[in-house]
Amino acid sequence: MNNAAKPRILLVEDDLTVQNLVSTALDLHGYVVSKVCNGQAAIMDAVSHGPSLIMLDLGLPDIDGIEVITKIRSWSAVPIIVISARTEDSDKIAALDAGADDYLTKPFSVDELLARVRANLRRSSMASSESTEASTFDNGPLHIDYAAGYATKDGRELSLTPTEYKLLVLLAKNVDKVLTHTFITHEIWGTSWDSDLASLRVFMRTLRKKIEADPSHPKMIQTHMGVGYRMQRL
Amino acid sequence: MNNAAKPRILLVEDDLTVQNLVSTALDLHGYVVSKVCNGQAAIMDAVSHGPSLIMLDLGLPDIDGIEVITKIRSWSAVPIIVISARTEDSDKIAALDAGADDYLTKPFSVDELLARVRANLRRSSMASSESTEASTFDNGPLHIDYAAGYATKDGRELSLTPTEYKLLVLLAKNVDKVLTHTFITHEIWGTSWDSDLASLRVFMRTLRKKIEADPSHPKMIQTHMGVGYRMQRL
DNA sequence: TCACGTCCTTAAGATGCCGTAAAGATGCAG
DNA sequence: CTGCATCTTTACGGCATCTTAAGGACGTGA
Repeated sequence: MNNAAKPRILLVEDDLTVQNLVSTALDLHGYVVSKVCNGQAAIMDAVSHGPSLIMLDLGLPDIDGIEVITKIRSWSAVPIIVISARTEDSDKIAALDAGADDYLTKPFSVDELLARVRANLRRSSMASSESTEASTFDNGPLHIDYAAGYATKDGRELSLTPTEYKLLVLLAKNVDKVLTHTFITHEIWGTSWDSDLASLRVFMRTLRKKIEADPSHPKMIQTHMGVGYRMQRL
Repeated sequence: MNNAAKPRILLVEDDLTVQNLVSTALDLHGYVVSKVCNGQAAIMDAVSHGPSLIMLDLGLPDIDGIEVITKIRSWSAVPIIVISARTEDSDKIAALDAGADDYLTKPFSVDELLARVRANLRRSSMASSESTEASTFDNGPLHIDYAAGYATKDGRELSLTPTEYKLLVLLAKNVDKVLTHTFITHEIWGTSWDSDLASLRVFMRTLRKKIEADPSHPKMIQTHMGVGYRMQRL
């Protein structure tokens, strides 16, 4: 929508200290910030202003944060970064599965926050401009030709098994986004049960061996402990 | 067709909320929009108005969406973008195999929709302006003369059976693209069922014997396990 | 330090797909 | 009707892929 000059960011946070801290930081870096304190106001603002990105605290006084995500996702693909004071993995995972793009756990550094905002804005602008015709994908030495149905690294064709290719495409189509284990297994196997996680790890291993420069220290596919994986733009 | 000033878009959608949302967005961006709610009306409109692009919801009250695609494709090459609430691969594949050009899953962002519309209109205008396809094809020692209807290897004519020739042409017209088993069998036999895959393998064998330097280690036609085949540019 | 959970890595067994040959079916020309 | 070319079907060995299991590395909290 309004990708013009300054991106508008909707900040949903009931803790006023954090709200001021974050909004100041965003403001200083040239973003326009709307601040709201609860879920209802968040949804209202998202509808009326169509922000370029949403930062959402899960612990809201009125509605459960997950529900806010679900509502917004039903009509919009705007990037949502979740902030959570809770350290339990289950919250993050639920949020990501509901459609969140990224998450931050309190306390977090302002630098990290800004980096994630940049990454998510970049990804969403990519997605809306290339979108379809992006029948190809590039990231560092990696190149995927979706239409042709294969991938290359440094120009040489990779011999990927069907599952490896599916997995790679899934990660590529969600660059810079954390994908949960269950999301990935659902996408690849349809119905997933626990033991697919073991398989997923093995496929991760073989895929990394084929696309990473140093498979023991992966840069392209990063693992998020207890949560899932994420392809990083190089 | 009428590629003049404003492209005409036919919107087939029974959910009035979505219909209004989409048609408003398209209208704002300078497209002329026809709205219909069912498959019968869609086909009628496509016949009488000859739209530049069709947006088709798969879940229609009267006819199955796939059937609408097949009907329209029988006489027109107009770009068709499918909209569906279903996320399963099988639906996408069925729609695309039937002749759809692109696929959107609900919920989708308006920006993405517009991007896809632009991309497909551009592509179709490209296709209609180029129009003149090359009447010959060369790849390494292989040479095909489409107009004359025969192929040569190292200058000597190959004696190919009708089916072998069809198969070769199909692969040649999609060089560097992976063609799925079902796509190939559809193209060659029209309607395909399971056992055609066995035949396909046999034809692959005989074709390779005739065009490959070393049929046991094929270079020109590569197999993608569990997916299909692909002709590689040498 | 120890126990615990998560992830990585490897290897072996099970499964399913592919290539291949050969026999049967079909269609057509003489 | 017979012979030939083409296509289809079947069967099986070999191999790519997937799954499963087990051991080790690493970090975290008691």
